[in-house]
Amino acid sequence: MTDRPTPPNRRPLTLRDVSEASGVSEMTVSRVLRNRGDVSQATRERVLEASKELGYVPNKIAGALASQRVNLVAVIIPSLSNMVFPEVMTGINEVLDETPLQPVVGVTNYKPEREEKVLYEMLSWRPSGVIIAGLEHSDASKAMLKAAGIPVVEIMDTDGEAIDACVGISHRRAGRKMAQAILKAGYRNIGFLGTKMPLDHRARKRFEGFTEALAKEGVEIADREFYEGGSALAKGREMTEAMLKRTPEIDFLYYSNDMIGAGGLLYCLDQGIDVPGQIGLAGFNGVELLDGLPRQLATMDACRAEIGRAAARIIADRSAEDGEAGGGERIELSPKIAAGDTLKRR
Amino acid sequence: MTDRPTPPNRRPLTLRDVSEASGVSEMTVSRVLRNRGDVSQATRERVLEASKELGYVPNKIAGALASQRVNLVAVIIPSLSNMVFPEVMTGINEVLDETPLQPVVGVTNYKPEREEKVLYEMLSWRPSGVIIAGLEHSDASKAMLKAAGIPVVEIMDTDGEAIDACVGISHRRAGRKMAQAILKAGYRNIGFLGTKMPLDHRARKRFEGFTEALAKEGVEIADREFYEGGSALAKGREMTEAMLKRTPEIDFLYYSNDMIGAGGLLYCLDQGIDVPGQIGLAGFNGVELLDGLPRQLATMDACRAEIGRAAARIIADRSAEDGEAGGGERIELSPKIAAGDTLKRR
DNA sequence: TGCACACATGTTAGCGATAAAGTGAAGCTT
DNA sequence: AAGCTTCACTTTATCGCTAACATGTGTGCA
Repeated sequence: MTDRPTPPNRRPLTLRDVSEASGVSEMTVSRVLRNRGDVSQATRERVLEASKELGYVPNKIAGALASQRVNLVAVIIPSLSNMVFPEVMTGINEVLDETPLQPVVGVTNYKPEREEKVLYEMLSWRPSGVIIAGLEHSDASKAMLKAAGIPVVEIMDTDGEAIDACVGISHRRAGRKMAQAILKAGYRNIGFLGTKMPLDHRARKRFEGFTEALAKEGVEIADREFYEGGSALAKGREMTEAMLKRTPEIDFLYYSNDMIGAGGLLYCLDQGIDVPGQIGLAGFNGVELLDGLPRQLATMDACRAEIGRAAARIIADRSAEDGEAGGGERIELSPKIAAGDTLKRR
Repeated sequence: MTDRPTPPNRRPLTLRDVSEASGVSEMTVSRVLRNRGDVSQATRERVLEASKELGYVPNKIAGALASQRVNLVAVIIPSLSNMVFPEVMTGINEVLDETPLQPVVGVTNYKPEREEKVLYEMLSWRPSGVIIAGLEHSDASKAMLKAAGIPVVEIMDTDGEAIDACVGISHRRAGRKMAQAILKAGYRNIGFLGTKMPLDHRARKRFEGFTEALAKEGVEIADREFYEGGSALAKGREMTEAMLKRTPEIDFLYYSNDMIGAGGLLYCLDQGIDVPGQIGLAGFNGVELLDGLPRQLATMDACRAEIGRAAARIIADRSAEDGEAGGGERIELSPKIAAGDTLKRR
């Protein structure tokens, strides 16, 4: 009786402890704990009880090594703070909750070198799949993803070459669509406001699609402004003020995200500007926040939760399928414009 | 030459592959890759090159099992979508980035049974430490945490018994402080608006502290309203409208978070209510969003990033310290009121 | 009675890394 | 020149678990 089995026990518990406590082999304990193979009801109960009594928590590290199976899905996203990725995560969770898989999140802050590091770190845990935002990655990252030999789903964006599967929307098309809607409403002097971040490829693509569609109608961006850091809402205000002062003939403001769009809207309302009569406004994303604004900002839903769900489903299906399969799935969702109250020329 | 070493290789790479490719033992490769022990410059380079060439990614599962060391820190939080936890994460990352430790996030959605499951799952990976939100946990969760034999830091809240270390603010005191400030400003007909969630213990404690401090001055809450789900901004509007209609004599509204507070503020401004003359407003948290509002909402900073930093530092210190040590640290930060523009009786 | 056959359990051999101990050659010391 | 170190590796024995196979044991059927 060197040490009692219950609390003062310091050495971490192993299967052996449970097996000794319940008088069966380690293998049987393992079987019980994983609900696998034939075990009689009697021993099952005995083992379960012993296990609970001791407070045993299986060591997945050993389990994963032995079984060559890791029920983790690496999810690599640029940021948690802008509302869009938490919603993707919700979608992912929704689907994975019904599988043995578990998401593990890594955040890159839009920096390729961090992405590389995070990816390396995650792959070293040999996950069952990777869900990663964007189609743009460093060569090293791409090489790792290809070499990993596991399902890879690139999300959010479909404008480009995917490594394996891909789920998202075409941001270029989204930009075009918005441009068309704005032109159709009769606006002609259009300003663009967005993030400075050269590494936010999706914002860039939206901008490209936007200007392209305008150009097709012979319209050119009247002014543009980019910001970096700080409160997006406040920046939206400031930028809007600056732009309207600099280019008073502006009659429409297209924001690269809803948050700065909301700031702009608040500014316009403060100034007594007639929205959407004098100036129209539109953002991008369809964030929940907009519901509480004094006026509904025009925006475009990016299908975030659905992207998460679809991506998770691909991983789940592929890692369940016994007879291998899948690969190269490509799902392009179509975002819809919500015109709200700020995109209606009288 | 059954299979070429480069891309068409399907079997996952191991140390052995690298060791064969570079002509040294697996052990030496391991040393090189971990920068440990004596290795000559020449072999080091040879190994590194072979490793890169093959695209080898070490298997941490095997490494962790062999070394009994896992450089993961489990971070368990209720939600990602309310702005507060992402900021805590930022603080945690800031500190852990300079250590070999890596955070792994689990989300509980404020449900104790999910907390239990997530915790079990994470502990089964034998992390080096746990950072977990709140002091209220199921008995089973507490038992697991105690039995794990690793540093545990409970964050956000200091009103209660901690299992091990604890970093946060006293929400009860925060509620009291706000009540005192409101009374001092001369308001007497105070309404409270918050979440329905009975499991948000911190909101509850704030409420308790708040009413307690009011009671001490003989003041009672004039009205209260709770919500659930939906856009917080929109809910703030609706609830404010409802309350002001129901209890017109209200002269102050205390919101349990800034988001609904912002909704209330927008509503009041829409209605042409004199803020803070006729009605004063205050929220809680100090979210960045507030900077862009037409008027600065009074609030109280919850020290979120600092909490994250302090918690991470405790874990980092303890898992670095060679001669063991630490345990039971307790850090109570003091939130400060930011009066903004909505808590000034003329 | 004997044999196949499902059930309930036990045994053996790794999984891919690392800790710890071992080895041989060169360099110093006195 | 024997003895002690140091250096630069290699060898061996796990880590805690699971896959795969081996072993009993009672049943049903011919």
